[in-house]
Amino acid sequence: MLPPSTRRSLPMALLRAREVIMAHFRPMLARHDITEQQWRVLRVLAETGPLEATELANRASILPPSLTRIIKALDEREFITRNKVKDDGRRALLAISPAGVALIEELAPERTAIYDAIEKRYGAAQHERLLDMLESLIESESAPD
Amino acid sequence: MLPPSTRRSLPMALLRAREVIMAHFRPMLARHDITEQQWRVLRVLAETGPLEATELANRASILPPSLTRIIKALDEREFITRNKVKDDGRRALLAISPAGVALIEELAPERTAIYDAIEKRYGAAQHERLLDMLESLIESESAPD
DNA sequence: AAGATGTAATTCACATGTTAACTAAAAGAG
DNA sequence: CTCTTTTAGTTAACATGTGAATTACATCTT
Repeated sequence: MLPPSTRRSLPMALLRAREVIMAHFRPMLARHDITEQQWRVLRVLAETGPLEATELANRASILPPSLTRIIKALDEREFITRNKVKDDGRRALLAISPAGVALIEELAPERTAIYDAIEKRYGAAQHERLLDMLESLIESESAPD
Repeated sequence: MLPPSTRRSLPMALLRAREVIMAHFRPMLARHDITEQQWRVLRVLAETGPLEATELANRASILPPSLTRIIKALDEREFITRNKVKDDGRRALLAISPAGVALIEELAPERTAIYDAIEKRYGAAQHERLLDMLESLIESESAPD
């Protein structure tokens, strides 16, 4: 097997694909002075409810050092709250605040419209298939060995 | 259309997929004290021949400010050379050096083995289909309206 | 209870991502 | 030929990615 050229390698294709998709969302995020990762953290908390940092990091695919900084920023802007867990001084429960929920809800319509436009251009069926294939790839590669 | 949950959104799936793939390559890159992006730049130069910075940035999917820093690092380690373009004082031709070629060639076998293992787990046909679908997505979304 | 081990989170150091501003050089308009 | 505009590349400022070291706390062991 020849090594793939940079024109057809999986990591490059995944990177570029993510770039063209995120390009549609960046103007919206910039208007609200929030980063892509901060937005991801808020959405996970809004969907899932209060979480501890480790679980939040996993669900948002953010590394612990980054999450520490993001949590600090979101806390200072009062988009989230932190409550220490009783019986374990290390952990804290992170929850989205009403202001955070308001932000998510304010962005929701535009977010939906952007996804709809993508589905329209790419095809809803294709979109579903691509998600399935990506999940399958993640599954096949994240299992040990 | 409901907005996708974080568990099934295209940007998250692309991010996670890229993570699980790159996890296989990071130990190799770390052993040779080279970053993922530096490696990408070297591969593009090795495959394509000398390029100017803008073209190189496009092909490697790296933004100009990052490329400036990466080029500086690769130049200091003498993995690449820079030659000013005659008749245009702004541009410079960037080329991989013999040491750079040697590095790429040293990594090639392991790189191939890693890709083979991925194809074996995920399926070669699936792999090809996924690449096709990603290219199609990139095409459909990068065209201006 | 004291020490060893393990775990959650943070901090550190450095590289890259991202946007905006800036510099230098080239190309175009008058 | 001078002024304006465009283009290539860099610099600046701040946020995140990444791996290693560190801190604070829990748990285990004896």
